Amino acid sequence: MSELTITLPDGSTRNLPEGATGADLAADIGPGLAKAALVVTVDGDARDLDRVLPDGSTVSIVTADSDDGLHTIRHSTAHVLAQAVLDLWPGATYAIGPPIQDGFYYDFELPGGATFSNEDLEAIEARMRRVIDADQAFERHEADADEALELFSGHPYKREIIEQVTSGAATGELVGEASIDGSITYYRNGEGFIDLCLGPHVPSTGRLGHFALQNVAGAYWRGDEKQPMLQRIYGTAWADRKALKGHLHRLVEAEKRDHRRLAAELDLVSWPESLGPGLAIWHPKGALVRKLIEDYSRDRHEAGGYDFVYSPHIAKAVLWETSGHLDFYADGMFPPMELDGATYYPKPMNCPFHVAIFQSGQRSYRDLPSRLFELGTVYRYELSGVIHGLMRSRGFTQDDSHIFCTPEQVPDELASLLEFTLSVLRAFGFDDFQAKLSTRPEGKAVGEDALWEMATDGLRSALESAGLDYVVDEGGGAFYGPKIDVDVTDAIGRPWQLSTIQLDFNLPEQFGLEYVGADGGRHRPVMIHRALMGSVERFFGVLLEHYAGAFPLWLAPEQVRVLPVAEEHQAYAESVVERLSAEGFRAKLTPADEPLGKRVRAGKVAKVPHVLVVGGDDMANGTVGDNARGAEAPERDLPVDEFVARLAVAMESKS
RNA sequence: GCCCGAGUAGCUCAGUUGGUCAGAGCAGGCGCCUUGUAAGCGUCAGGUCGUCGGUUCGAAUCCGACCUCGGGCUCCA
Repeated sequence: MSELTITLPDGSTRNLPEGATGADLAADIGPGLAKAALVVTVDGDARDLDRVLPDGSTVSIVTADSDDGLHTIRHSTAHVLAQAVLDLWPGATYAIGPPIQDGFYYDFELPGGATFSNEDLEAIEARMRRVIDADQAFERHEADADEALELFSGHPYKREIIEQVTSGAATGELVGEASIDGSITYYRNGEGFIDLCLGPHVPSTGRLGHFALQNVAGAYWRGDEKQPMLQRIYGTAWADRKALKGHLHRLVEAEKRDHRRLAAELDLVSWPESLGPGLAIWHPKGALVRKLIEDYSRDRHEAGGYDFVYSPHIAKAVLWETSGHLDFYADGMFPPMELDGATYYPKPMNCPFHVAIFQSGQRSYRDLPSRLFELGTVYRYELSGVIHGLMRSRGFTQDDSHIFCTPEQVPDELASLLEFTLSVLRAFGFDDFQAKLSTRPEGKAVGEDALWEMATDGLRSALESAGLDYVVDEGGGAFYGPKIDVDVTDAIGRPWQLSTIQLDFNLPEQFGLEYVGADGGRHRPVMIHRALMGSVERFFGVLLEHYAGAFPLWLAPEQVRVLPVAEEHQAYAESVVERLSAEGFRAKLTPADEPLGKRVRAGKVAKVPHVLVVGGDDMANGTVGDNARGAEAPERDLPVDEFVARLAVAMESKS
């Protein structure tokens, strides 16, 4: 009997009888692995465990410990979801159901345009559990296009996928739905459930079970708003009960950090209905934190060679015609208003104003680079369904700058700009960055090829010299120039896109910008749009969630709260507050007309960094008792001088 | 904008099948208590039950429209 030679990921080899499968290989390695195996990768391609291994291949056993394994569990769970829905709703049809971050979804269309309710989710979940308990095997089958169209005759979305795939026209998420090597693959399990699918799947439904259905949503077929709206069910699935519980717990924790909740609890910001959707008002404490953020931003920009400018909130249509906004951005703008026979628009961006400032006089190469900076409030007509607290609103303030420079200055300018960006973000407690470089799009783009190349190289070398991880989005740039976007990762691992650095070869053309070069001739400057926080409001929201409302000392609206133990300690407490205020700290006193425990609790709930308790001992010795936020127990008998010195250190380090 | 869901006091929520269902806790005001570390006691005040319309003898409760919010989709040159 001939043998197969299989190479394992560690480089060792194993011999197995011809016809051996991935499951056989796992069993040959050990019973534990055989039990844990979900799929295998053969020369890097994921396959079902029961498929025969080719001789000479490199095979790796995939278990739930790996991303591939979890991906498979989620994908297979999505199949079971579809099976349950098709069982429960005769006449329902299904579209696609891929694994996603932490889970999966599946899109359906119910007969008569019916929709799912939350109660339905419970019934579906129960049905899914029955399928899982039945431990049905996932069987892989192949068919040619005609057979496949016949098999899925009652399912138009599946047929559309088959037609797309067999014609080679499949794109994006459809590619993963079926084989494109000339045949269609599908999976069968249970009595008659089949689903078009490239696979692989776990061996049987019994390997699943640690899942939860989460919510129902509408989703356009193929993500196109002109296509029918399907009913999407989202779920999460994990390798074991503990991982599922952990995930559900993280969701609860993330909800506790929700900036809208914290904004209300900490009395920072609110959104009264009377203002309109996407429009916030800033209460004193929120405004104080915002001011500290803005002050820091201004200080850094001042030190960084920026010139401060201001511009109005509205301007005549002609400005937006010249800039091109009315051509390509009109849908995102607030509607115009007529005044004295002219048409005015609220500004969706600051750039045309900064261009106008550049144009206000003749510029020489000696004036460049010119870095104009403004905390500019813009108004955008965001669709009602996308508005989300401070994260996506209709009025927000960009920490916006437009840098006008010569083409030759671009590389150096970009390098220092990226350093500057990261340095500012680090000051706010972010140290995990991920960047994206977007290059020239296919088709129409403005600007010379050489300019694109130089600018893109400049962005790339800036990323590399900053030592930043980045991905390249080929062709992802705007028509007017390449860009870098910088994401930060927050305290619970979520990415937020904050900074953007964009080259613009278009606006200088549109406005006919010029500077006089050393040669006495007129030249066109290059423009760089950049924002570090992006939107101050959104940045505040991200910080609020990042810190879970517990702002570091330098940003805390109330830094110290002083509590006299009893009324007789009031005067001493006042003297401590006065001392702290004189040192430049934000300190307040809560008098002894409530029990101490209640006042301590109130201070902790308000997330004040230091709650000081002062009583008779302290009065005699010039000390305080410090309840530092996050500390297990109070620190008694701390001399005021020592406390002040510690605060100063923490302020300096922004910790 | 589209799909689904939700709106009861400043906040968190309870209100059975339409009929003492306008309630609780916290927060707030006042009084008592004078407190050494995460909720002292009492008392008062508050709401057009998102808005408008409809069904009904009677609507927080049922129906419709709208508004706002939430989860998604689309969008974010």
